[in-house]
Amino acid sequence: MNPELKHETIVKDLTHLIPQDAELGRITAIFKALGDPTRARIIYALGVSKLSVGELEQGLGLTQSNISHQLSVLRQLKLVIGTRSGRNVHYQLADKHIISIFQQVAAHAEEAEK
Amino acid sequence: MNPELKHETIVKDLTHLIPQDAELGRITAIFKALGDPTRARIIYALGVSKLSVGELEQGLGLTQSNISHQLSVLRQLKLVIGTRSGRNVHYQLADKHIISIFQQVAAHAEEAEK
DNA sequence: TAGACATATGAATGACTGTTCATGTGTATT
DNA sequence: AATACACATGAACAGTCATTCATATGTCTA
Repeated sequence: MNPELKHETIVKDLTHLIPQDAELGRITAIFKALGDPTRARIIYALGVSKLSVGELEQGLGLTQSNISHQLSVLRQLKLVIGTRSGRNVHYQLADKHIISIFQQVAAHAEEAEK
Repeated sequence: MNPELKHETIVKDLTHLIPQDAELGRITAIFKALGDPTRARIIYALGVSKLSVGELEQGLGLTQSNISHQLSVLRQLKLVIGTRSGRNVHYQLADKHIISIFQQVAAHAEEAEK
């Protein structure tokens, strides 16, 4: 089989070889959510411990409204889960996976920094 | 040791338990870059094969200018590497790691979709 | 039930970003 | 050397988004 021809075929069929709009949209939405420093800090914080909104507010030095808004984004993407306990809502990461994603990206960032 | 007290300590020291601005900025910049559908498609395409700008243009159905701009972003973050060969510049992923990051995020997206 | 506390939501706005159009730079061909 | 080809870059515009301010919802206590 001719490798030149094969490569040409790849180029022509590229759109069929990569995720379609729907799936791509879900994936990029997650990346976009993690691409904001405020939301990333919330994720890191929840990676350390389950925390209430008030604790995040105090611990990260952000306004309550801001934190609630960002938590809303993270909730919709099912990156975090909030469970109410009395007046408080305790948030936790939806999945341990999330931390390892950050670790991989952090590793790449370190590598790229050299 | 009192767990209540320990948790309180965590909240107080939260900023020391998570990445500082500089590192956080590098990490979120990568997430942000991958959070755009156009750039994500380019990454996926380069995950299939090393490709020139013209091939990306043809294969993905985007304008040359747009692709060059997005490649510029990905280059600065060292996510892709371009090597000139005559008039063409062939791009490839800087690191196989990148694909596995996408796989993990895709896995989470699938999981969250149920 | 009234008031306080904890969190969520809506609207508004200033800043940022993706895309396009125009042009510039580098390389091969004739 | 002149032209054509491949890619990069700059400016500008439209759309998006993070944050703030104001207000609403839910829950406990007195």
